[in-house]
Amino acid sequence: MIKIKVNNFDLNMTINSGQFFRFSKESNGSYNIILKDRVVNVIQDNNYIIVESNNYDNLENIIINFFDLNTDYNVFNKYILEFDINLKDIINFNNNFKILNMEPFETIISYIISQRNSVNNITNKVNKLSELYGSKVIFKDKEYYLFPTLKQLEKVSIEDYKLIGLGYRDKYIYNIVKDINCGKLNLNYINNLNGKEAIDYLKGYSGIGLKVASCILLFAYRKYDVFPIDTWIIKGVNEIYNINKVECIKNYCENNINKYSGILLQYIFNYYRNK
DNA sequence: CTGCAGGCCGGCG
DNA sequence: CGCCGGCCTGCA
Repeated sequence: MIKIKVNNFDLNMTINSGQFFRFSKESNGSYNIILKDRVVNVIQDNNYIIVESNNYDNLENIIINFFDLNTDYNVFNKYILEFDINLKDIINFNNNFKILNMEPFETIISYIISQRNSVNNITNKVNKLSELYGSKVIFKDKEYYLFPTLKQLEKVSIEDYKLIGLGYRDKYIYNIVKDINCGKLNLNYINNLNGKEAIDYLKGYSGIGLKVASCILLFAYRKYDVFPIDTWIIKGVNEIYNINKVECIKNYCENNINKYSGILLQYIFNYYRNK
């Protein structure tokens, strides 16, 4: 096992914030988390997290990157408070929260599945997809399945997806896998785009709308100026600013909170979802 | 049995 | 452009 010192980090809150679907909680309070190429078990002990894995190669860096532990969130918090001091309670509530750094391909497929779906159902479908097409990993005598790679999904047909019960989303996933494979959709290219450009780029693909594109960019590309707007956000922003239309929230964020609007909206999401 | 869940597409005005 | 009906599936 390895031990990593952490500051302003709450494992429990961060992993349960609804960004990520591939984890389970153990009876001792630790989490089994399925990352791109390995399974890890993480438990927090005050200012430390203790990590075990089936693969210790570069593990510390992978964990630091996944939990975004090297990013100074005080910069964001200060910026947001300068914008509006009334957000103090929400900032304090989220003081130990991080935005995860997820795998782009997994995030794209998972969030396409997420549309008009419940969290439980999303988790089940993503797990089933992984069991059918992902690589098996043994960790502490238990079997886990990694999220499938692009190559592993290459030959999967729409009919195959139907067996998982993905509903009308099956054709979206089929086409996106095909587009990435043939180079029409370039996942690395997104790094060169700013938030707005990246949203337009992703929205060009069937099955990715504003909400899904925003989640992909915030959770897998660190584009902090994009902001997923869902029912919790609408409720929260309505209570704070008395704005209740998606388009108005979008304009407000773009014109006011600007470069860290994604962070603030995620804070608002947590605050109202946990209240 | 209905209603709905962390939206998106496509057709229409 | 904005608006709105329809949509797969699982579960309460």
